[in-house]
Amino acid sequence: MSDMHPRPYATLLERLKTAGLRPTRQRLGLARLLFSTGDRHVTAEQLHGEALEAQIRVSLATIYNTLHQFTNAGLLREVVVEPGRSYFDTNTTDHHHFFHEAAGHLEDIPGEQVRLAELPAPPSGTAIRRVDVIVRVRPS
Amino acid sequence: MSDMHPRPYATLLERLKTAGLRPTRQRLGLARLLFSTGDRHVTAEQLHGEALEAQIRVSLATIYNTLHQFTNAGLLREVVVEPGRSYFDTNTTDHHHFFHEAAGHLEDIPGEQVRLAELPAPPSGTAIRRVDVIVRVRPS
DNA sequence: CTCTCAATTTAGAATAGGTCTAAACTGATC
DNA sequence: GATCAGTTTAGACCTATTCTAAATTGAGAG
Repeated sequence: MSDMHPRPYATLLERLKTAGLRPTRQRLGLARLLFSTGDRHVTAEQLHGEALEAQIRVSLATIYNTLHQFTNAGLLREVVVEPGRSYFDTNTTDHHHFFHEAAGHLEDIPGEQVRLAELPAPPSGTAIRRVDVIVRVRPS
Repeated sequence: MSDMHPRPYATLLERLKTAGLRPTRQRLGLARLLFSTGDRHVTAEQLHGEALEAQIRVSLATIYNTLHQFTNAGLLREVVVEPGRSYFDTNTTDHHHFFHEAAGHLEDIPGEQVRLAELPAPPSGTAIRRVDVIVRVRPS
Protein backbone atom coordinates (compact mmCIF):
# COMPACT_ATOMS: atom_id res chain seq x y z
CA MET A 1 0.00 0.00 0.00
CA SER A 2 2.99 2.28 0.36
CA ASP A 3 6.63 2.40 -0.58
CA MET A 4 7.71 3.84 2.72
CA HIS A 5 8.67 0.51 4.21
CA PRO A 6 11.12 -1.98 2.76
CA ARG A 7 8.55 -4.48 1.48
CA PRO A 8 6.95 -5.03 4.85
CA TYR A 9 4.22 -7.17 3.37
CA ALA A 10 6.65 -9.67 1.89
CA THR A 11 8.58 -9.75 5.15
CA LEU A 12 5.49 -10.47 7.18
CA LEU A 13 4.44 -13.16 4.78
CA GLU A 14 7.84 -14.78 5.15
CA ARG A 15 7.62 -14.56 8.89
CA LEU A 16 4.30 -16.37 8.95
CA LYS A 17 5.37 -19.05 6.52
CA THR A 18 8.57 -19.67 8.44
CA ALA A 19 6.50 -20.06 11.58
CA GLY A 20 4.38 -22.67 9.81
CA LEU A 21 1.30 -20.46 9.85
CA ARG A 22 -0.76 -20.14 6.72
CA PRO A 23 -0.64 -16.46 5.78
CA THR A 24 -4.33 -15.71 5.82
CA ARG A 25 -5.79 -12.27 5.37
CA GLN A 26 -6.47 -12.01 9.12
CA ARG A 27 -3.04 -13.15 10.22
CA LEU A 28 -1.30 -10.85 7.76
CA GLY A 29 -3.40 -7.92 8.89
CA LEU A 30 -2.75 -8.55 12.56
CA ALA A 31 0.94 -9.14 11.90
CA ARG A 32 1.12 -5.77 10.19
CA LEU A 33 -0.51 -4.05 13.15
CA LEU A 34 1.78 -5.83 15.58
CA PHE A 35 5.12 -5.77 13.81
CA SER A 36 5.36 -2.65 11.68
CA THR A 37 5.42 -0.05 14.42
CA GLY A 38 8.31 -0.93 16.68
CA ASP A 39 7.89 -2.71 19.99
CA ARG A 40 4.38 -2.95 21.35
CA HIS A 41 2.43 -4.37 24.25
CA VAL A 42 -1.17 -5.16 23.45
CA THR A 43 -4.14 -6.88 24.99
CA ALA A 44 -6.58 -8.90 22.92
CA GLU A 45 -9.27 -6.24 23.18
CA GLN A 46 -6.87 -3.48 22.16
CA LEU A 47 -5.70 -5.36 19.11
CA HIS A 48 -9.27 -6.16 18.16
CA GLY A 49 -10.15 -2.49 18.35
CA GLU A 50 -7.18 -1.52 16.18
CA ALA A 51 -8.03 -4.20 13.65
CA LEU A 52 -11.58 -2.93 13.28
CA GLU A 53 -10.33 0.64 12.89
CA ALA A 54 -7.89 -0.54 10.24
CA GLN A 55 -10.72 -2.24 8.34
CA ILE A 56 -9.37 -5.70 9.05
CA ARG A 57 -12.51 -7.67 9.65
CA VAL A 58 -11.61 -10.25 12.26
CA SER A 59 -13.45 -11.84 15.15
CA LEU A 60 -12.32 -11.71 18.74
CA ALA A 61 -11.91 -15.48 18.71
CA THR A 62 -9.41 -15.14 15.91
CA ILE A 63 -7.56 -12.45 17.81
CA TYR A 64 -7.09 -14.87 20.69
CA ASN A 65 -6.16 -17.74 18.38
CA THR A 66 -3.67 -15.60 16.55
CA LEU A 67 -2.06 -14.15 19.66
CA HIS A 68 -1.51 -17.64 21.03
CA GLN A 69 -0.27 -19.03 17.74
CA PHE A 70 2.17 -16.15 17.37
CA THR A 71 3.28 -16.70 20.94
CA ASN A 72 3.87 -20.41 20.38
CA ALA A 73 5.75 -19.61 17.20
CA GLY A 74 8.03 -17.26 19.11
CA LEU A 75 6.80 -14.12 17.37
CA LEU A 76 5.25 -12.77 20.57
CA ARG A 77 5.79 -13.13 24.26
CA GLU A 78 3.01 -13.22 26.81
CA VAL A 79 3.46 -11.07 29.90
CA VAL A 80 1.32 -11.58 32.98
CA VAL A 81 1.11 -8.64 35.33
CA GLU A 82 -2.55 -8.28 36.18
CA PRO A 83 -4.99 -10.94 37.22
CA GLY A 84 -7.56 -11.44 34.50
CA ARG A 85 -5.78 -9.86 31.54
CA SER A 86 -2.87 -10.85 29.34
CA TYR A 87 -0.46 -8.58 27.52
CA PHE A 88 1.47 -9.63 24.46
CA ASP A 89 4.88 -8.15 23.76
CA THR A 90 6.29 -7.93 20.26
CA ASN A 91 9.79 -7.76 21.69
CA THR A 92 10.84 -11.38 22.13
CA THR A 93 14.42 -10.67 23.09
CA ASP A 94 15.60 -11.17 26.64
CA HIS A 95 14.37 -8.16 28.57
CA HIS A 96 12.15 -7.06 31.43
CA HIS A 97 9.33 -4.62 32.17
CA PHE A 98 8.06 -1.64 33.99
CA PHE A 99 4.39 -1.97 34.74
CA HIS A 100 2.46 1.26 35.26
CA GLU A 101 -0.17 0.02 37.64
CA ALA A 102 -2.35 3.11 37.57
CA ALA A 103 -2.46 3.35 33.79
CA GLY A 104 -2.37 -0.38 33.24
CA HIS A 105 0.37 -0.50 30.65
CA LEU A 106 3.76 -2.06 30.15
CA GLU A 107 7.07 -0.55 29.14
CA ASP A 108 10.24 -2.39 28.21
CA ILE A 109 13.21 -1.84 30.45
CA PRO A 110 15.83 -0.97 27.90
CA GLY A 111 19.02 -2.91 27.34
CA GLU A 112 20.53 -4.77 30.21
CA GLN A 113 19.53 -2.29 32.87
CA VAL A 114 18.26 -5.21 34.90
CA ARG A 115 20.77 -7.89 35.61
CA LEU A 116 20.39 -10.60 38.21
CA ALA A 117 23.41 -10.87 40.43
CA GLU A 118 22.95 -14.62 40.49
CA LEU A 119 20.33 -17.08 39.42
CA PRO A 120 19.04 -19.35 42.17
CA ALA A 121 19.42 -23.07 41.60
CA PRO A 122 16.06 -24.38 40.39
CA PRO A 123 14.28 -26.85 42.70
CA SER A 124 15.55 -30.35 42.02
CA GLY A 125 13.76 -32.04 39.15
CA THR A 126 13.11 -28.73 37.44
CA ALA A 127 14.81 -26.51 34.92
CA ILE A 128 14.49 -22.76 34.52
CA ARG A 129 12.36 -21.87 31.54
CA ARG A 130 12.39 -18.12 31.89
CA VAL A 131 12.90 -15.33 34.38
CA ASP A 132 10.48 -12.43 34.49
CA VAL A 133 11.28 -9.22 36.29
CA ILE A 134 8.41 -6.80 36.74
CA VAL A 135 9.19 -3.39 38.17
CA ARG A 136 5.87 -2.00 39.32
CA VAL A 137 5.77 1.77 39.26
CA ARG A 138 3.18 4.39 40.12
CA PRO A 139 2.84 8.10 39.51
CA SER A 140 4.88 10.08 42.01
CA MET B 1 -10.91 -24.66 71.97
CA SER B 2 -7.71 -26.55 72.81
CA ASP B 3 -4.61 -26.10 74.93
CA MET B 4 -2.32 -27.79 72.44
CA HIS B 5 -1.07 -24.61 70.81
CA PRO B 6 0.70 -21.75 72.55
CA ARG B 7 -2.37 -19.49 72.50
CA PRO B 8 -2.40 -19.11 68.73
CA TYR B 9 -5.92 -17.81 68.94
CA ALA B 10 -4.89 -14.82 71.00
CA THR B 11 -2.05 -14.10 68.58
CA LEU B 12 -4.28 -14.16 65.54
CA LEU B 13 -6.83 -12.02 67.33
CA GLU B 14 -4.14 -9.48 68.08
CA ARG B 15 -3.01 -9.50 64.48
CA LEU B 16 -6.49 -8.76 63.22
CA LYS B 17 -7.14 -6.04 65.76
CA THR B 18 -3.83 -4.38 65.01
CA ALA B 19 -4.75 -4.42 61.34
CA GLY B 20 -8.01 -2.67 62.17
CA LEU B 21 -10.10 -5.68 61.18
CA ARG B 22 -12.89 -6.81 63.45
CA PRO B 23 -12.00 -10.35 64.53
CA THR B 24 -15.05 -12.15 63.27
CA ARG B 25 -15.46 -15.90 63.33
CA GLN B 26 -14.73 -16.09 59.60
CA ARG B 27 -11.65 -13.93 59.67
CA LEU B 28 -10.22 -15.75 62.67
CA GLY B 29 -10.84 -19.10 61.01
CA LEU B 30 -9.22 -18.06 57.75
CA ALA B 31 -6.33 -16.44 59.58
CA ARG B 32 -5.72 -19.70 61.40
CA LEU B 33 -5.67 -21.64 58.12
CA LEU B 34 -3.35 -19.12 56.57
CA PHE B 35 -0.94 -18.28 59.35
CA SER B 36 -0.50 -21.32 61.56
CA THR B 37 1.29 -23.59 59.11
CA GLY B 38 4.35 -21.70 57.94
CA ASP B 39 4.54 -19.92 54.62
CA ARG B 40 1.79 -20.65 52.14
CA HIS B 41 0.59 -19.68 48.68
CA VAL B 42 -3.13 -20.05 48.19
CA THR B 43 -5.77 -19.22 45.65
CA ALA B 44 -9.26 -18.15 46.67
CA GLU B 45 -10.76 -21.48 45.62
CA GLN B 46 -8.13 -23.45 47.50
CA LEU B 47 -8.70 -21.52 50.70
CA HIS B 48 -12.43 -21.89 50.33
CA GLY B 49 -12.05 -25.64 50.01
CA GLU B 50 -9.84 -25.82 53.09
CA ALA B 51 -12.25 -23.69 55.07
CA LEU B 52 -15.15 -25.97 54.28
CA GLU B 53 -13.11 -29.03 55.21
CA ALA B 54 -12.18 -27.36 58.47
CA GLN B 55 -15.85 -26.70 59.24
CA ILE B 56 -15.43 -22.96 58.89
CA ARG B 57 -18.65 -21.97 57.17
CA VAL B 58 -17.72 -19.09 54.93
CA SER B 59 -18.89 -17.93 51.52
CA LEU B 60 -16.65 -17.48 48.53
CA ALA B 61 -17.44 -13.75 48.57
CA THR B 62 -16.04 -13.52 52.07
CA ILE B 63 -12.93 -15.43 51.00
CA TYR B 64 -12.29 -12.77 48.37
CA ASN B 65 -13.10 -9.92 50.74
CA THR B 66 -10.84 -11.35 53.40
CA LEU B 67 -7.92 -12.03 51.07
CA HIS B 68 -8.03 -8.46 49.84
CA GLN B 69 -8.45 -6.98 53.30
CA PHE B 70 -5.52 -9.03 54.57
CA THR B 71 -3.49 -7.93 51.57
CA ASN B 72 -4.29 -4.26 52.15
CA ALA B 73 -3.43 -4.68 55.80
CA GLY B 74 -0.04 -6.10 54.89
CA LEU B 75 -0.76 -9.58 56.23
CA LEU B 76 -0.67 -11.10 52.73
CA ARG B 77 0.93 -10.35 49.44
CA GLU B 78 -0.71 -10.93 46.08
CA VAL B 79 1.37 -12.65 43.41
CA VAL B 80 0.32 -12.64 39.76
CA VAL B 81 1.82 -15.36 37.60
CA GLU B 82 -1.04 -16.79 35.58
CA PRO B 83 -3.69 -14.99 33.65
CA GLY B 84 -7.03 -15.38 35.36
CA ARG B 85 -5.94 -16.48 38.82
CA SER B 86 -4.38 -14.79 41.83
CA TYR B 87 -2.16 -16.33 44.46
CA PHE B 88 -1.79 -14.95 47.96
CA ASP B 89 1.46 -15.39 49.81
CA THR B 90 1.62 -15.42 53.61
CA ASN B 91 5.27 -14.43 53.44
CA THR B 92 5.25 -10.65 53.22
CA THR B 93 8.98 -10.18 53.55
CA ASP B 94 11.05 -9.08 50.57
CA HIS B 95 11.53 -12.21 48.49
CA HIS B 96 10.83 -13.74 45.08
CA HIS B 97 9.31 -16.88 43.57
CA PHE B 98 9.73 -19.99 41.58
CA PHE B 99 6.60 -20.76 39.60
CA HIS B 100 6.05 -24.38 38.64
CA GLU B 101 4.12 -23.86 35.44
CA ALA B 102 3.11 -27.48 34.94
CA ALA B 103 1.80 -27.95 38.46
CA GLY B 104 0.55 -24.40 38.81
CA HIS B 105 2.08 -23.61 42.16
CA LEU B 106 4.47 -21.12 43.70
CA GLU B 107 7.52 -21.61 45.87
CA ASP B 108 9.48 -18.97 47.71
CA ILE B 109 13.05 -18.46 46.61
CA PRO B 110 14.81 -18.67 49.95
CA GLY B 111 16.89 -15.92 51.45
CA GLU B 112 18.57 -13.47 49.19
CA GLN B 113 19.35 -15.94 46.44
CA VAL B 114 18.00 -13.42 43.98
CA ARG B 115 19.62 -10.06 44.03
CA LEU B 116 19.31 -7.44 41.33
CA ALA B 117 22.66 -6.14 40.27
CA GLU B 118 21.11 -2.73 39.76
CA LEU B 119 17.65 -1.26 39.71
CA PRO B 120 16.75 0.68 36.59
CA ALA B 121 15.75 4.29 37.08
CA PRO B 122 11.96 4.43 36.99
CA PRO B 123 10.40 6.35 34.09
CA SER B 124 10.22 10.02 34.96
CA GLY B 125 7.16 10.92 36.94
CA THR B 126 6.99 7.50 38.53
CA ALA B 127 8.34 5.77 41.60
CA ILE B 128 9.08 2.09 42.08
CA ARG B 129 6.45 0.44 44.22
CA ARG B 130 7.75 -3.10 44.12
CA VAL B 131 9.90 -5.46 42.09
CA ASP B 132 8.70 -8.96 41.35
CA VAL B 133 11.02 -11.65 40.11
CA ILE B 134 9.36 -14.83 38.84
CA VAL B 135 11.60 -17.73 37.94
CA ARG B 136 9.46 -20.01 35.81
CA VAL B 137 10.52 -23.63 36.04
CA ARG B 138 9.30 -26.85 34.49
CA PRO B 139 9.93 -30.53 35.14
CA SER B 140 13.20 -31.65 33.60
C1' DC C 1 -8.77 -22.09 -13.87
C1' DT C 2 -11.68 -25.00 -11.03
C1' DC C 3 -12.02 -28.61 -7.71
C1' DT C 4 -11.04 -30.34 -3.29
C1' DC C 5 -10.01 -30.52 1.44
C1' DA C 6 -7.59 -29.51 5.48
C1' DA C 7 -6.69 -25.36 7.81
C1' DT C 8 -8.81 -21.35 9.34
C1' DT C 9 -12.36 -18.22 10.76
C1' DT C 10 -16.59 -17.20 12.86
C1' DA C 11 -20.83 -16.22 15.82
C1' DG C 12 -22.47 -17.27 19.66
C1' DA C 13 -22.71 -20.24 23.63
C1' DA C 14 -20.16 -21.61 27.49
C1' DT C 15 -16.83 -21.23 31.26
C1' DA C 16 -13.99 -19.37 34.97
C1' DG C 17 -12.50 -16.23 38.17
C1' DG C 18 -13.90 -12.50 40.42
C1' DT C 19 -17.06 -8.45 41.86
C1' DC C 20 -21.40 -6.34 43.26
C1' DT C 21 -25.77 -5.77 45.68
C1' DA C 22 -29.14 -5.63 48.99
C1' DA C 23 -30.69 -8.06 52.81
C1' DA C 24 -29.52 -10.65 57.01
C1' DC C 25 -26.40 -11.10 60.78
C1' DT C 26 -23.12 -9.99 64.55
C1' DG C 27 -19.63 -7.98 67.55
C1' DA C 28 -18.57 -4.05 70.27
C1' DT C 29 -20.34 -0.32 72.82
C1' DC C 30 -23.70 2.01 75.81
C1' DG D 1 -29.70 -6.38 76.65
C1' DA D 2 -30.48 -2.81 72.90
C1' DT D 3 -28.23 -0.53 69.19
C1' DC D 4 -25.93 -0.02 64.93
C1' DA D 5 -21.92 0.15 62.02
C1' DG D 6 -19.25 -3.36 60.22
C1' DT D 7 -19.50 -7.87 58.24
C1' DT D 8 -21.31 -11.80 55.83
C1' DT D 9 -24.09 -13.93 52.45
C1' DA D 10 -26.63 -15.83 48.29
C1' DG D 11 -27.04 -15.05 44.10
C1' DA D 12 -26.96 -12.01 40.18
C1' DC D 13 -23.65 -10.02 37.42
C1' DC D 14 -19.42 -8.99 34.78
C1' DT D 15 -15.25 -9.56 32.06
C1' DA D 16 -11.73 -12.04 29.90
C1' DT D 17 -11.21 -16.04 27.64
C1' DT D 18 -12.22 -20.65 25.55
C1' DC D 19 -15.12 -23.79 23.14
C1' DT D 20 -18.09 -25.59 19.43
C1' DA D 21 -19.95 -26.60 15.27
C1' DA D 22 -20.78 -24.59 10.95
C1' DA D 23 -19.14 -21.67 7.18
C1' DT D 24 -15.18 -20.03 4.66
C1' DT D 25 -10.78 -20.03 2.39
C1' DG D 26 -5.93 -20.83 0.79
C1' DA D 27 -3.03 -23.87 -1.68
C1' DG D 28 -2.14 -27.82 -4.30
C1' DA D 29 -3.90 -31.20 -7.90
C1' DG D 30 -5.72 -31.77 -12.13
